[in-house]
Amino acid sequence: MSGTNTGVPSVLAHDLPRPVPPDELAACPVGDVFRRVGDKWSMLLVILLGTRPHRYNELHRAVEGISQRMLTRTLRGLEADGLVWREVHPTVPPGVEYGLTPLGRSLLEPLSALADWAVRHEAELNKVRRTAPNRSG
Amino acid sequence: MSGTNTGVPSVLAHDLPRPVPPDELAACPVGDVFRRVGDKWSMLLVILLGTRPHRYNELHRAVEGISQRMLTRTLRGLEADGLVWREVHPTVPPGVEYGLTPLGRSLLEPLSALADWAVRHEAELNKVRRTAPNRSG
DNA sequence: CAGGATCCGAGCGGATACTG
DNA sequence: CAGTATCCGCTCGGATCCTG
Repeated sequence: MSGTNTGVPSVLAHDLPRPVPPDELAACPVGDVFRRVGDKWSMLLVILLGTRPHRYNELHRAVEGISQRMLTRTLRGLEADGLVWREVHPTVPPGVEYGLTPLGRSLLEPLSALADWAVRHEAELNKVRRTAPNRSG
Repeated sequence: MSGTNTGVPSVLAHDLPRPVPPDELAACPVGDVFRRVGDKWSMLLVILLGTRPHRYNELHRAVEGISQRMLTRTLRGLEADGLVWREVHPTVPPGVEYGLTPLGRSLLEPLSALADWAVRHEAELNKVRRTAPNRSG
């Protein structure tokens, strides 16, 4: 997709003749978006909600490792970004459903590319991790 | 790319007949990879290094906003993951170059998809942000 | 030039207890 | 069931000073 020009100034000209404008890169919204969906749980929830709408506790069980606090916070954040919708059914006991908005579903595609990369190179990453001396400063 | 099966169990079966195994999702390495390259600067550096190798201060100026500490730490992390190589030229004053490994360059592709999405939907995200009442708990 | 060392505030994120 | 409220440790990440 690096070859398809959409009219928007592409941030990734690595295989294009253009020698890249660094200012354009530094000011690009890539960082912002990553700060929003790049946290510990957001993309996991987006991926999970991408399969079908889920109830609150359904998500809680599915991710299993996330705390109630973080699940709520993350869902609220995704909702505020317009990536996730929230529907309350006024029943007893109450039922709340979460799902992806069209915007969220559009995010699912590039996210899937990254997820696929992660799965494919998982072993490779872990191997290098152990090999390299971890002298973190 | 959601339709292409690579032999690896796909985490994203949202448009596939398979109703998704949630255990597989929770245990998938997507979260791990995001924890590694999903921080504030990693993907920005990967994108920047994807254009051509850079010197240390060159990166420092290009990103401009990153501190020395974080630049070094992030580069070390990417190096430990095998995404970035580091080459020291024993000159005076010393010159250190950073660049993408083949693994890092392979990451550039899915990253570009996400970056493109970010650029395309930047306005949309910001609009929703202001519209929605921010009741974060 | 390319970092290392140290200090520090801010926020993430988990645990627990409580509620409509 | 679907949250809210509070406490708390931990890490992220910036600022500053120092070095080979």
